[in-house]
Amino acid sequence: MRRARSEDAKDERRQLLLSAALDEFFERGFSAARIEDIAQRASLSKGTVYLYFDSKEALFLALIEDLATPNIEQIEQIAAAAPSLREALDRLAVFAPVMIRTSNLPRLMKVLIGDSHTFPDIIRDYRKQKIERILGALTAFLDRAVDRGEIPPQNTSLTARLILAPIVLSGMWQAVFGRDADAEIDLEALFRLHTDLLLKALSPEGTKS
Amino acid sequence: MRRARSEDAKDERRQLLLSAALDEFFERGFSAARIEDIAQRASLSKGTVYLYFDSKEALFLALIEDLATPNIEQIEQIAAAAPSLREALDRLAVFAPVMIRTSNLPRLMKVLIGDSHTFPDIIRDYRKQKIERILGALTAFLDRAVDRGEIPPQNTSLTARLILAPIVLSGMWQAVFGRDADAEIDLEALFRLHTDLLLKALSPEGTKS
Amino acid sequence: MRRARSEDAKDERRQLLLSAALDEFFERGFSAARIEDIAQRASLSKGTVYLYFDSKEALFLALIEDLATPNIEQIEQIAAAAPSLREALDRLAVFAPVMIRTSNLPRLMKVLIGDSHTFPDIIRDYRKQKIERILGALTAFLDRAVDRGEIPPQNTSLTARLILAPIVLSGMWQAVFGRDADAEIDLEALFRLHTDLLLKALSPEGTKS
Amino acid sequence: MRRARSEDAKDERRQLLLSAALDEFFERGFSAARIEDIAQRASLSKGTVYLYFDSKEALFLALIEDLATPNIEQIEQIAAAAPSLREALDRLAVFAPVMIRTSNLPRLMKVLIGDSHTFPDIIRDYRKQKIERILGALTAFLDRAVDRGEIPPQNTSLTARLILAPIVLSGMWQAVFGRDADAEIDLEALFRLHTDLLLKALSPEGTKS
DNA sequence: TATGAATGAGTCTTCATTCAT
DNA sequence: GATGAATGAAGACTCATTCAT
Repeated sequence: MRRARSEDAKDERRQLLLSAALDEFFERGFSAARIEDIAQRASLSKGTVYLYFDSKEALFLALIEDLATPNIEQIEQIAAAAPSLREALDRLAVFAPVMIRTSNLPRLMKVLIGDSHTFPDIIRDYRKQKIERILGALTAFLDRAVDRGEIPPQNTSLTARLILAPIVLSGMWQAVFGRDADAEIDLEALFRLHTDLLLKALSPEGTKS
Repeated sequence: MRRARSEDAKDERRQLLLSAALDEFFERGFSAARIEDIAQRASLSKGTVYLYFDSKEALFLALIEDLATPNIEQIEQIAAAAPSLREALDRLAVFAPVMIRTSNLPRLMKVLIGDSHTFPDIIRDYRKQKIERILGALTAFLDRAVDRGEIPPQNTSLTARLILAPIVLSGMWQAVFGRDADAEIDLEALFRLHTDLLLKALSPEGTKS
Repeated sequence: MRRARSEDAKDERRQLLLSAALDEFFERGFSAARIEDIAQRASLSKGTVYLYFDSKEALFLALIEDLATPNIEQIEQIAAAAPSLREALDRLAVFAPVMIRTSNLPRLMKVLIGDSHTFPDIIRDYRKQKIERILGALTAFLDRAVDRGEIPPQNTSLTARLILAPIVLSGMWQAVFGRDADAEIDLEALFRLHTDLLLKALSPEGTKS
Repeated sequence: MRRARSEDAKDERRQLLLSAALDEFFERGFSAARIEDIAQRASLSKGTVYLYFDSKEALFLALIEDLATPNIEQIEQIAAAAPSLREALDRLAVFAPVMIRTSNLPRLMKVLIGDSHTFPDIIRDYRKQKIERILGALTAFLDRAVDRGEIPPQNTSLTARLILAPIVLSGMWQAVFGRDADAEIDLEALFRLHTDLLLKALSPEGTKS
């Protein structure tokens, strides 16, 4: 492999390794993944991995750090920017299938769950700084919707969980069963239905019945 | 440890090992779990494990087999036996928190997800024979509710997924974050809300709006 | 290799490993010695070493501990028990060649010197608890000889060093050049001469000239 | 580091590397010393080392070669040039502390001992060409003293060893324990005493008693 | 010439599995 | 049947050496 002398080339190689690492950690879990396989997947040799990361664990942690942020911010945006609940849910229904099918988030989730007990601190941090933040953003949005009279008063924090559950679980489903063709779900239809049901359930009239 | 001569004593020891195995596989994953630790947890010696199971993998497979069936049948019962949707959802809302907090199912799920790529066949079988069966039972129940005019026609298969998503995800949450006191969820309230929202969303009147 | 089930058999095997370890550490130094070679020398397998010692370093430290004490006490005895300087030196002249040729002390010394900077604490402890003790015993003996009027007053601490120097250095010589036949020294003659010269140098008459 | 084009600049860099190599080999031994650390100590990069030396082993051998000669010749001079035994021993008593404290010889000795079995040929050569030469020079000097009637007839070859033993051993002591402040020896006093005792022991009158 | 990225052979250590006791 | 000592395959990590820049 040609040598990476410039900082840019090194950054690129670092990303290459992180990508290879996600593949291996996703497929085998932290413990069973082999550094040599990660290296090979990046067309590098074992030793080279250690030029970029101090240890297998450091590589894992860098991977979590690297992947955690971007997707999560997108989700937060939707909650922050949407003018109405209907609008927010519509955007979510459009965005979720894309994220599930094309982003690394489902695979990252699978890795985090599988190795949650090996890295308890990481997992706790991840929950607090990423998951709770998203839940919080959605809860705040629902609170505003209540204030606006768009939806009746309720435990918005739990409602937020119910809104996100099918999205997260579909991500997990994709990560775990994605390889089985017969396990495919029509995600667009699923989230359209989810949105429909939620709008009915949350609309003020719906409450009366 | 005294010898287990009778069949009963042997079965008991087998169960002891399976229980210890779940603990270790749950906490470390298949690859990182050590046979010696499993043995120790069962107050047995390393060698004894091999009197009951051919290999670490055989122990893992036996564990999945052993744990998979009971809980799932309970869920199936609810779907089969409930006279009305309201009744079914109410029962689910009562049953789910108990299952999440006291059964082994959440821990089994965590193990299955974490090692899903190490045992792809097991995972596929599990999905087909357990998960799809539950989804199928709930879908059939919903189909009957449509026929009865209790709910409007819809893609019941997707509705079934939406109904189960918060339950399954709460199980995962418990398995992954259960050790963190500050991650606790009021499951009773969550599922009561879930049931409420679903009834509103699925009621025929709700559909008109 | 047959299994060591009893405590005695395990102790024996431990000693076997320590002996093999001395051979390897002596011939290669701590860093270059290979655990597998030590195991092989003891007719055991690599993994077995780790049943008896936690790590290569633990094996090294156990070796030092194990070998340090016995020889040193013998030397101390001579200094403590001899009735006169002549007697003490005579005994030393007889004992030294035996110790140099048959004990492990020269090889231990070579190992300690070679790895002194890898284990600075061990080496400092060894000096304080073993070497300084011997020097102290000999110094005390010389002090008593001064009191008795057997030798003139002098810096007995330095005299002790001068008495021991040829013995220690001959041990080193044996450890380093022992394999070369043409490097052999007539140790008996050397120490007889050493004794003679010392007696002349230290006798009260000798002082007058 | 700027390029060394001239022969002088290259020699200087070579010396810089040899000096850095002694530091590292002294502190870690051949096997544990790292080329990169040697390079860093010389403010050069790893690759540059290989412009000056073919391999780690070649660097080690060059170091031995480079350091061995100078000190040894000085010692030889003393033996060759002194007019009387008293004079020779006096000069030795003055020279030895300086050599021990300021020259590289003690550190070289430590390195040679520590890695003696890794480079048996080097060590044998060193003994034959350096050590035996010094011993030979001192023996020859003593033989001349016998001829002159300055000292009585004796096994001068062994006497030479006894004369040098405290010097060599003090060198070793310095190399091994030099870092411990509480291990310091008053070398001047030690060698003055050594000289005194030797003169008494070797004087013709002393022999009569 | 000088650099340091890349390589892969080598070594410690772990642990599933076997089997003598 | 139960034990735990023994084994050796496997994997993380290091570092001498090479070589593209």
